[in-house]
Amino acid sequence: MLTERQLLILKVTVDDYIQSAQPVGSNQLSKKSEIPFSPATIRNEMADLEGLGFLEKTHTSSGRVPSQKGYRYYVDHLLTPKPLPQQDIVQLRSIFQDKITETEEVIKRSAMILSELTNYTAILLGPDVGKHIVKRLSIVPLTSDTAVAIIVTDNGHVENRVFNIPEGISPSDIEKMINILNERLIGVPLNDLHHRLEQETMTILRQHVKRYGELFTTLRQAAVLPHEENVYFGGKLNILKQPDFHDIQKIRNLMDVMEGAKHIPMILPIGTQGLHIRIGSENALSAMEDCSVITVSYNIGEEQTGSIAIVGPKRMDYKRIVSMLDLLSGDLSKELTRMFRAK
Amino acid sequence: MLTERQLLILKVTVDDYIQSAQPVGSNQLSKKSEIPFSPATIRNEMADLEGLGFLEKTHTSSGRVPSQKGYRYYVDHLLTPKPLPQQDIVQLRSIFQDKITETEEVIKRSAMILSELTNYTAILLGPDVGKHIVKRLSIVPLTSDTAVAIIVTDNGHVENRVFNIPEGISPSDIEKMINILNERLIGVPLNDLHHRLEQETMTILRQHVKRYGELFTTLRQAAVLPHEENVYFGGKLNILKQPDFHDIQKIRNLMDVMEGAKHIPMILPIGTQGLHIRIGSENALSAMEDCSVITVSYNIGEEQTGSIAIVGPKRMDYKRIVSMLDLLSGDLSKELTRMFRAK
DNA sequence: GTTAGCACTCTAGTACATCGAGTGCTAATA
DNA sequence: TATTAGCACTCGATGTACTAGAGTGCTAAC
Repeated sequence: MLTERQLLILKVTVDDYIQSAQPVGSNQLSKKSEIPFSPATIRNEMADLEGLGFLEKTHTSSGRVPSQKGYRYYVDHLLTPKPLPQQDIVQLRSIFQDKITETEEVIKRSAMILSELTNYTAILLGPDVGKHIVKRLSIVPLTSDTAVAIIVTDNGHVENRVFNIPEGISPSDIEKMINILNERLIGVPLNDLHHRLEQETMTILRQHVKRYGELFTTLRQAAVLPHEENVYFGGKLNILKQPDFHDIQKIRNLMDVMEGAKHIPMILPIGTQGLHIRIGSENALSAMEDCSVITVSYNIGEEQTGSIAIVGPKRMDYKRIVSMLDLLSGDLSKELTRMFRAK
Repeated sequence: MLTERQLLILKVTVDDYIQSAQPVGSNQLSKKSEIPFSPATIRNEMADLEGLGFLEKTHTSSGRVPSQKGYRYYVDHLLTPKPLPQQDIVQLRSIFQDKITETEEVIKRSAMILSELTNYTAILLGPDVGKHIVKRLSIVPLTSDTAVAIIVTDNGHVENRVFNIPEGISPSDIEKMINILNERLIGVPLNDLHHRLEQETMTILRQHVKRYGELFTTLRQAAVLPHEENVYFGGKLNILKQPDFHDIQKIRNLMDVMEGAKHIPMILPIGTQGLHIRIGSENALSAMEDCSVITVSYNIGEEQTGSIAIVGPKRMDYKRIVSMLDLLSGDLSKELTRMFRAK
């Protein structure tokens, strides 16, 4: 078990390193007002902390740097969330200042402002599109053989897809079909759309529409929604601002990960509640072993949830980010639920 | 005027430097089969070329590197477009392999494949959205006081905006309004929409719809289209792959430029026809002084035009890129015109 | 238990020698 | 006269040596 003094020294060391990005030496520490001990004492304690795996040296005679375990301990036991400066609160609240009416807009904006405020990268995951329910289906013919299918959902999101009209289908067939679909499918969540489309409308369509088969197939394709669409980034380039990343190769790996949508689920696990911090190699992706990721979830109404993630160097300002995410996730939940309730 | 031999040496020097990214020396050149002269002769010629401003040295006893003027001359007079390898052609044509029905999809895909093929950054500017004509307007109520306005255009593009319904407007008012708008505004290009909205529908609306004023204002706001939306990037991160960019600060400036939509018009001047190459400081933006940009326009039908740009280091493989852009702009024009004609 | 003192270690910076690729110039050659 | 071989020279890159400084571990004194 660590002594009080060791805790103090660990905390101050991590704080200092987070702030300066330089290895922390005993002399330096002894100058701080919180630390009333002599450099020698500090050296002894630091040596112990190193032995226990909380600190490391970059070379034999250098100052100390927190190890992954050190950060972990700091985050778990030493993090005293400090109140955000008024300035930050104002900025964060400015996300909601204009009356924005679209969920998507609010989320985009959050990503932007969060990244500007933190100088790290913000990733926001919108609520599961599949839970939104259909408000209206329509098909607008464009040419003799193409049309665009449009699905409007309850949150104002509009999905659209152009498709080819199979030969021999008349405009009146399409008319009939869209009427039937609207009758049957309004109120259905997007997730169930596919299923319900087959179950409920197939037989009815067969009775009313000639050559329903082909038309149905095309439409079914159009109804397959892209499921990655609700990821929003802010400050992808902020990594370049961090002095911790000087190696172009590492930057490239990291950027590759962020660029490729397929990695998102590994950065930002879906469905976890509350605030989580993953440090260095605790992250699933090896490209992120020099990063820390703080995630927090937010809610819309009672069911739908989204997540916010901040990606920065391990030497991240945990205190500040945690406070910010706490505030924002609360605000976001409140605001979006309000927008959602109105329906 | 340059002698034949000087032309040859300039060309081979630029070619070699483009390929190797290393300053080119006289010995190295003399080993090439195209160059039957001794190193000493080459040195003399290179000294002349340097005097004329086509080549430069990085330091007194280094090999030579093309100057901006050198690249310019090379591009203007020495560029022998070599036929693309079959491989590249196949890849480029694969853009059109699946029957894609949306202009936007094709353009996005072009950006992606072009960047993969070149290892540079591709920027594609879609045809002016303003020229598309309205196919259908609709308003879908979401809640008691919000609705989403939808505009479908002839190319299958769907614009949508959520707006607040002013108090005291009844659903039947909206119904009436949307009918009037559809009657009057179908076939109008988006560019004229704003204008026509005021000119033609205002008086009629006034007669039929109570409190048309507020509703009209809201709708007008919704009809203002975002005009930057049709810029697509491919391979933004490819800059990181170029050995020419080792300075993180420069990379940051460059990325900032690309991130900020406001700079796009300066990278990619709208409305110019044909192929253009801008080298180094010929670019408008100082962040791009180490880059070359090759742009080419393409057409849809007779009027609408878009542009393609490739951004790479000055030491760009001009030959190859020019051939690729030539091919692609042709294909894109043909294919999109075909899609457009069908209407 | 704490700390002053000291020998020790390692990095970063500077100075200096060496190597090699490249140059410019001159004189010899075709 | 145009070309080229030869040579002295330049300069970056590399490697070695030395120094200053910040930091450490350990011991002995407080």
